[in-house]
Amino acid sequence: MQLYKVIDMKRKSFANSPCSIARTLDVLGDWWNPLILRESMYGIRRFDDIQRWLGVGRNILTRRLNLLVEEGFLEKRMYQTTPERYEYVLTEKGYDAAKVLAALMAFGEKWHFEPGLEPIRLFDRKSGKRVRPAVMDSATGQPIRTENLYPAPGPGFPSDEEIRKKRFAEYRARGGFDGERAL
Amino acid sequence: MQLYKVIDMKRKSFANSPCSIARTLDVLGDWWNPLILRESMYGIRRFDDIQRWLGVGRNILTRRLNLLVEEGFLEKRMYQTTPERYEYVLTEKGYDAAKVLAALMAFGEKWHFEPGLEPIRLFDRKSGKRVRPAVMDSATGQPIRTENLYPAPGPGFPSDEEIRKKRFAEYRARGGFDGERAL
DNA sequence: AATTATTAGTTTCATAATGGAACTAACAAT
DNA sequence: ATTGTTAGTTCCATTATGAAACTAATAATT
Repeated sequence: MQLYKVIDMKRKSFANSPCSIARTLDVLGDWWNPLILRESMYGIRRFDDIQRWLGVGRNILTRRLNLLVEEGFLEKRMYQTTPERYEYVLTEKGYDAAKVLAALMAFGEKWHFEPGLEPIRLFDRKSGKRVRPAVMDSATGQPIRTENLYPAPGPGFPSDEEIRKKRFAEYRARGGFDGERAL
Repeated sequence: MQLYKVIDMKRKSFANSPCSIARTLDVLGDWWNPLILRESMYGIRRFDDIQRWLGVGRNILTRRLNLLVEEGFLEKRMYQTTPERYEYVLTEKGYDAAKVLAALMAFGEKWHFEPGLEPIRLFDRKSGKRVRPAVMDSATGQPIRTENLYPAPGPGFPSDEEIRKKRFAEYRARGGFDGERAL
């Protein structure tokens, strides 16, 4: 499968590290793309608006918008003719990616702002109630504690990656937090 | 508050767009840092290991590790003397950031792999049960639907940003998904 | 004693990406 | 006829990246 565009030919392909995180970062692993999606999430749709709010260079913005459209995060939609004008709106995939942004926002509030002094709050359009995004285990409904997790190869893990599998097993045995825990 | 390092002087400061997402992206808004944290989450701790698994250049890795330590995501810990050798382990903040990676992983599985063919699965160290990360509303326990959210200025929103506030209000009135919805 | 291996980097240099500013195109409004 | 709006493109100086070689400190091997 072709994962990386010609434009990004220089970057590593991570073919030997098959990972949902890496594949997503292929698009979102930069400074601007997540911020452009943030603007989209906030209802900003037009080139000049995005450019002004973010302060991104217009040439850079052009490239990024094209990539985000290509990758299915945004849809380029004509909103007027004569002259033709386009705006960029989130697709279903884009709204899904915005959930990750919501998780990022929760992280940022906790670690980069004083408690209770967050700059932006999210509300539900129907109920009007405040929404507090958190990464949780959808199986149990409990908040996730990453220090208690270990990874294991899934069905899509490449069969030739035995070394990596061994690593996972080692890690599982060693314990997550500081390696002093026996198991 | 000084948000941006000298090394990143060239990048925009986003002082006029105060945002938990942007502040976090100041560190994580690149290709390598999230992947380094991913390795840390998988129990990889040493320079050469991280370098080999990721294929990142050693010079780049040095800079990134220093930044991640500076920003409190990783702790540089001596694991032997003569010669002195260090490893990099996640801090509490780093484990918290790993939750965002878990959300990213869930996104990537959904959009970049065939259903049921995810390369990596996460399990709970105690129960041994599979963990399925999702971004949920910790208030209601329901999965988040970003198309139903609108942003509003919080207590930390700068008072001189009236234009942006107006934008939020407009967006709230306009409706989220496609702008055709009245309210 | 001399050579090779391990670990954690640093240095150098060609190539690619970024930011800033100016410029273009197609129309609308005054 | 001039100015304004929107969505870009072009040019160029500065910065970051990737690849490979090199360094340093020590351990292990021949």
